[in-house]
Amino acid sequence: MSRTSPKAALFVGFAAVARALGHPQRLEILEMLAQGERSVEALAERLDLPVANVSQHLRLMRQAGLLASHRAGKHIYYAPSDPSVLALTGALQQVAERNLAQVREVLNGYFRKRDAMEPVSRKELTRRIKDDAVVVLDVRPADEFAAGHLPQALNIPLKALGRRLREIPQGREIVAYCRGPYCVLAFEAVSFLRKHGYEARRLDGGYPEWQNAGLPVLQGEAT
Amino acid sequence: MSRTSPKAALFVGFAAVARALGHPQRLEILEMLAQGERSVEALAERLDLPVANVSQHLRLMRQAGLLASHRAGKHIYYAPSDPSVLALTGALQQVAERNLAQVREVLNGYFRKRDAMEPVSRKELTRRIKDDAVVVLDVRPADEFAAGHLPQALNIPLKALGRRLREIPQGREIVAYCRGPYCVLAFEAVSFLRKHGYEARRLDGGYPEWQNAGLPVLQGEAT
DNA sequence: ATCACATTCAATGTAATCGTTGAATGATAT
DNA sequence: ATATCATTCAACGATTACATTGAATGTGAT
Repeated sequence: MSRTSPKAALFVGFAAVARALGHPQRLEILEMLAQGERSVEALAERLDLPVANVSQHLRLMRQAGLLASHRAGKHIYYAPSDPSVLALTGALQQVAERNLAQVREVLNGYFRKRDAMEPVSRKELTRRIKDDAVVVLDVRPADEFAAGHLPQALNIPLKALGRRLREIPQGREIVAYCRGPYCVLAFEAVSFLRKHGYEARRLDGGYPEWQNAGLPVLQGEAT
Repeated sequence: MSRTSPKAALFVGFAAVARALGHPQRLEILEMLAQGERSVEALAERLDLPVANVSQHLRLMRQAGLLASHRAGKHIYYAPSDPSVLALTGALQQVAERNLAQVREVLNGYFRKRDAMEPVSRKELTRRIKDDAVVVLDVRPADEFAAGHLPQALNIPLKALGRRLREIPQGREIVAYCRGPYCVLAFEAVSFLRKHGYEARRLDGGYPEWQNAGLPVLQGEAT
C-alpha cells in the first residue's frame, strides 16, 4: 500500500473539485441550479440533454462536493451544496474574463452592450425599490421565478415579453434581471423594451448574485 | 461550420480554465509559482519531475490564462498571470475544505494542529512588527525567500532549523510562516521550536496571502 | 402485490488526457 | 559559425473521461 503525503492527498481533493467544473455542460447545470434546486428530469428537459447523461454529471459534481441532493417523493433535487460553490464559479469566470482571449472576445462582441447599457447596482436597486421608483422585471422562465425571485418583481419571461407588454406599469423605469452575468435574457429584454419606448436598464448580476449578497428574496417551490 | 451560441462559447472557456486546475501536480506548481516566478528547470528540480512534463503542464496552464511567462536569457519564467488566479485557487480550496470528506479528514488529522496552534492574523502581526515585539521567521527554502518575503523576516529553512537555532534572537515571540495554508513547513517549525523551549506561533496563511492582502513585502530575484 | 415512474448503474465504444522518449527550436557564449 | 543549454514539440502507448444504451433500483400510486 502506497503512503502518500498529507499535502498530496489535499491536492488530489482540490483537483477533483476542479475537474468536476471542467466541462461546459456541467457549468451550465450549475448555473441552472444557482437559481434554485431542481430535479434531474427538470434539468434534462431544460438543457435538452438525455436524463442519464445529466444524472452522470450530477453524480460527479455531488461526489466532488459541489452539489447536495435530497429526495422528495419520486424526485431527487439537486442544489449547490454551499455559497462557497458560487464564489468558486465566480472566481473561475473572473479569471477567464481577465486572461482568456477567446472569452474576452465573446464578451466584447456579443456582450458588448455591457458597456452601452450601464447596469444598475444591487445597492441602487435596493434604494429605489424602497422608494417605489422602479418596476423590477424578472425575465426568466416561470419555474425559475417560482423557485425564488426579488421582492416586488414582476415575472414576464423573455419569450412572452412581446405579447405581455401591457402588464408593465407605466411611468417608472424598468430594471430587468435574469440568471446572472452571462445570461442573455435581461440584455435582450432591455434592448427590446427600449425599442418600444420604455426606459429600461439591467441589474448588475442576476438572481443568484442578489441572493448571495444577503439581500431579501421570496422563495417558493422547486421543479 | 457549426454556429455555437455566445454563451456556450463562454462556458467552454470557463471549463478550460477549470480543467487546467484539475491535476494535483499542476496545483502544486501553482502553489510554487505563487511564491514568485520561476523557470521551468527550477520547478522541475524542486518538484522532482521530468522537465518535459513540467513544461507540458505549464503550457497548458498558460493557454488557460492561469500563467504568464517571459523570457530572460536562456530561461523562461512563469508566474500566475493575475491576482484573480490566487483568488480562484483559494475559492477552490475553500469548497473542498467545506464539502469534501476526504479533504476534511486530512485537515482534521495531519493538520489537526491547526486548532492547537492558534495562528497569528496578518493584522496582528503587522501591529507587532511595528512594535518590534516579534521575530518573523521564514522557514521556506532560501530561493523562495530570495524571491520575496515579509519585511524584517529572518530566513532559516526548516531543514536547517536544528543547526541554526542560535541565530534566533531571544526574548521575543517567534511567528513562523511558509507557503500558505497547506504548507507544512511552518507547522513543523512551530512544533520544533516549542519543543526547544521557544514561544512560537504560526502566521495565518503564507507569503502569497500576505502579499495578496496588499501588505508590504521585500521582493528580489527569481530562480 | 403490481405497476408506473424517476433515477442510477453497468457496459460499450470513442475521444481526450497523461507521462515518456527523443528530436527540434531558440537563445546565449565562445 | 559552432557549441551549449533551456525549453518545447511530436509521437507513442496507457489510462481516464465521455455519451449512449439498456437493465436495475427504489419510491409512490393503484
